[in-house]
Amino acid sequence: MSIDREGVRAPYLQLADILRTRIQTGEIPTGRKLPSQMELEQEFDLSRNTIKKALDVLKAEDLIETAPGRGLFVKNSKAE
Amino acid sequence: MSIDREGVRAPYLQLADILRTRIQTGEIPTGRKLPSQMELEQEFDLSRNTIKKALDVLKAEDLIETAPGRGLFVKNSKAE
DNA sequence: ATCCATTTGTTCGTATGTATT
DNA sequence: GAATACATACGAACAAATGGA
Repeated sequence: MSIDREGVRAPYLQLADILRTRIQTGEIPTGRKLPSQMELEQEFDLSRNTIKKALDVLKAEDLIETAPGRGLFVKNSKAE
Repeated sequence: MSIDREGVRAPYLQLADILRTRIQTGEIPTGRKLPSQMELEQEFDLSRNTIKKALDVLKAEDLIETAPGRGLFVKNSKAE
């Protein structure tokens, strides 16, 4: 899965979609760590700001939480 | 019991939790010595700085006291 | 008293990772 | 993208207290 820079949907929303899918399908289970922001930068070739914007979306959806100095963690892999 | 390095909770807090439980359950009674910092390093595979940080937490909770050159001691095994 | 081993206390440097501006 | 701040962890070094031989 990659980002379509020419698409209508903003890249940060595309990234949020991709990560949301990984979480909701259980590909990354609750409590597990997500790739670091730097790894996401490389994987999707997006700037840090864009990564952060996507993560903010997932945080607002209560799907992930961030732990300063530790990483990104899946909060709810399924709706409950 | 061991430390989950991938967990959301920082290792030093996990260690504090583990030791707090051992104390509060009476597994290590009041006045008894805890394993030395070096032994804790080996048991949990953490650096001494991290061990120390966990001990600082328990000291702040008045659960243990440290004696330079002697070791770590349980102050209150139960709430009183 | 001297020496040595053990243990805690403290500090510095380095690395990683997130948050903020 | 860049710079700065903060949180966490590791490693290393040295000091100081203690206790045994």
